[in-house]
Amino acid sequence: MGDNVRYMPELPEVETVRAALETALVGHELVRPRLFRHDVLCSSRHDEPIARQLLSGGVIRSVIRRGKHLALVAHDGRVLEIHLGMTGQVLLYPPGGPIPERFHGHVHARWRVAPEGTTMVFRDPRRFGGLWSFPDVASLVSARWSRLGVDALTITNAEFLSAIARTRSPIKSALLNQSLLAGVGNIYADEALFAGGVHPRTPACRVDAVKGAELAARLRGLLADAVRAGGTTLRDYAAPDGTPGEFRLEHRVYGRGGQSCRRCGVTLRSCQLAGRTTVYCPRCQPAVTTAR
DNA sequence: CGGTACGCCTGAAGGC
DNA sequence: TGCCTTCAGGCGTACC
Repeated sequence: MGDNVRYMPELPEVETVRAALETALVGHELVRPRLFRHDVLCSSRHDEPIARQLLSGGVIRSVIRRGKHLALVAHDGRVLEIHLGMTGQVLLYPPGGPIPERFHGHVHARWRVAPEGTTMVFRDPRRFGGLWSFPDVASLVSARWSRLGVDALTITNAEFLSAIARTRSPIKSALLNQSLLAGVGNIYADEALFAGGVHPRTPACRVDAVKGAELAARLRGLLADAVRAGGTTLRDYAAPDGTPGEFRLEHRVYGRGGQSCRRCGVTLRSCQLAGRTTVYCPRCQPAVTTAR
């Protein structure tokens, strides 16, 4: 079957993971952490025992997110940041439950959740993700999150407009720039630009207030829709016995270069921008003309 | 300084 | 049918 989950954690997936971890972990204790690949723990706290860095004995107070960054906060202040990169997963298995075979490989860290004995696993085949340990939230923010812009899911029109006004780079590059706004990856960048009718190469600062507000609204809408539908990947470990029940939001442009536009029928164009494959509709997203 | 290019890494997919 | 190449991309760093 072709139901192998093409896992691509963008903001909606990370938010879905955050919500699931919040439900499973808040008020519960992480015990018996094990690290199978040491280079996955990226923090430079060589003075701290690895078990402590992995929140051993910590009762989870909250699970927070900014953009695509996730963090577990323990009652004693310790923080474990998780970044999923592009193939990272945090999986939860009920005690005694079988682990689906396709999740066996590339497990880099594992915890037990007390008292019920749920197993939590961090796996990441391509290892673009990682774990970072901090003594408190302030350290996390100063070391890692202070460089992130406003979260894209809740960014206001005004915040969005001021973010894109700060750069003359192509609007697509601006959307992908995590320090301007946090959480947008290649998929939602292309989808939002299509929805907003904005050509990806438009200089960001030249997107006017009306178009910019429209783009911001479309982006928030797409992300929110995906969060609502986000059970997608979670469903896999909620029902490990099979039933992939994969629900994928239909992409308008992403991965559809050379195919016809779902809105106007014209052939979608594909190009490289900011090192990323970029797909857009030349008719629905007209290039800005410098004329006049 | 602000932009773009590249490398890290592995699995899927396509060509011959 | 099988091997080999290419591609995917978040993000740090290197470079212009």
